[in-house]
Amino acid sequence: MPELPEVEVVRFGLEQHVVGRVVSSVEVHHPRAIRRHLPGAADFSGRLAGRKVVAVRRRGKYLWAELDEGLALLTHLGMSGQMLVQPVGAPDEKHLRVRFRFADDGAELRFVDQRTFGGLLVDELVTVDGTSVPLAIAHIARDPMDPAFSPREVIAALRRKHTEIKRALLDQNLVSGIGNIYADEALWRARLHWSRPTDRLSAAKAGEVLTAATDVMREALGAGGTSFDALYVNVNGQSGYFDRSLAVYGQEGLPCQRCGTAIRREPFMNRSSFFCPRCQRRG
DNA sequence: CAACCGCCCTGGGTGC
DNA sequence: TGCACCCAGGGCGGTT
Repeated sequence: MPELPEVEVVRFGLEQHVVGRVVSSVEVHHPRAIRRHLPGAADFSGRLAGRKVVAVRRRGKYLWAELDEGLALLTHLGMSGQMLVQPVGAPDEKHLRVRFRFADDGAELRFVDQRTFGGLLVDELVTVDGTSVPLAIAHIARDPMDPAFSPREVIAALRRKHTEIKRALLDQNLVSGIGNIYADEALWRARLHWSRPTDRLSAAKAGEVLTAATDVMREALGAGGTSFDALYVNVNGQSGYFDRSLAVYGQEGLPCQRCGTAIRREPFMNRSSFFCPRCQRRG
């Protein structure tokens, strides 16, 4: 499951491999992969043919190739999406969804996605708060790695909400890039139970949990970046970081690293929240 | 309008 | 060995 650090690794890889190249043709192998591109597959392919990749950018878990003529190829990897740079003629992957060929006849780009939660669309670029972003994600907030991210503003907005802290951390309109795993890890570091009301958090405590989320992502980025292969732009969450460094996520029944109490799991929004019942008391 | 719920989808894992 | 079932996840549309 690609989180922000893995998406950043993919962004970096794509930057190395596709910037400056011109798309020649695009094959859509599964319509669901472009379901957010409403005009359909023919339009999707037609708009991309002949376009030059100018840059590769990221916000939260969204990734996009900035193209000439004010367009962008926007991607969300979902749970299992991968962007692979493959030699022409390499056997098709079982879950190949979209293939991009380039005018230079060099390595092709493939979107591979087992569970089809991910998807692609061609979109126009708009300027929001001084930054160029695809229209479809104009509402997505800056992530904590963004140089223009403002902790002060996010803390204030978070404390104005009337909801549980974990819901707020997962709200991509407030701060982007934090998923279920990092939310649990950040809450453990800040010693907050997931159901703590946001309107009863001090500014200091809200800042603490935001900083914790940022730290976890930075650490994962440092660990995950090293497994990057020069040829394959790969993302499968196998950075090794998750095996060694998760304090609570998926650790039900194991001792808390701080106090030894068994980590507990509770249902949350049709998924799970992991926490230490001693370090993270309910409000 | 803010908050919240259910659904989308697939395959790996588990228990009978 | 096979089958039914559960679970993972972010975003979005609909409802309260």
